[in-house]
Amino acid sequence: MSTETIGEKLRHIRKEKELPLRKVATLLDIDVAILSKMERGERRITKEVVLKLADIYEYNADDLLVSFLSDKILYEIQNEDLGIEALKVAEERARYIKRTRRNDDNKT
Amino acid sequence: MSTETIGEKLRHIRKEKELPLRKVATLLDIDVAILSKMERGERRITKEVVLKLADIYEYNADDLLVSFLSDKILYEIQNEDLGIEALKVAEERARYIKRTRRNDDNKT
DNA sequence: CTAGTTTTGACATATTATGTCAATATAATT
DNA sequence: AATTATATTGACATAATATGTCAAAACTAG
Repeated sequence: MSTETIGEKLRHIRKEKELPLRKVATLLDIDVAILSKMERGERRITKEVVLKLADIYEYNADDLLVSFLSDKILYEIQNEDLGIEALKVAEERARYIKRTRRNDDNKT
Repeated sequence: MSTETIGEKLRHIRKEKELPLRKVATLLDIDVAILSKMERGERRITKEVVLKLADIYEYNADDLLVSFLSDKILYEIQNEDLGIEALKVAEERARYIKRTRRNDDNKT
């Protein structure tokens, strides 16, 4: 089960590929310090970086994106007792929005 | 089903109680402009304000908090295709974290 | 020890959030 | 219609947060 943060995951993948932070940072055209912090959760990772890394590592982009998004979601509910309840409600609402958007398309 | 945003919900409750924005803002000790924007989703609502409003409106605080949190969650996944998938993963991880936290307590 | 790599912290700058206010708009009352 | 109460909008200053850059310090491996 996915218990890692996106940062940890990216670090593991990088180690697998035996790529030094330094090189990857160069490929991304960002400072190595920032990438280091991103992997350790001290700096926010952007969607753009996630996609570029999927490309560099030849790793499934959707998988990384889900990890990236769930990280952001978890950040919002942190230590909230009602977090899980809120996630369920959010999912209901997300499905509703999705359906609605689809219908909106038909109207056009 | 809960399809409203926290702002819309708060507005409905306020209308039910027939309280003017002006009065509620005074009770909250915030500018009426801000409260207006909060109800219409133009300004972020804080947890603190949600709790105070639950008190003022004599409305179930947990219900409002869940609405508040799910709003924040939905904001993070906005138009993402993988949003619902991410929510599922986030829920798994939230449960895992919850379990882990409980075990940590025992260790102390 | 040395070289390569990573981490840390300080700093300047940029971006975003927040509170305050006044002008405008809307609605209700007389 | 004019007055009053209520709500919305936008501009602004300030505060808080995020971001990029850099160099020193800390690790790691040979």
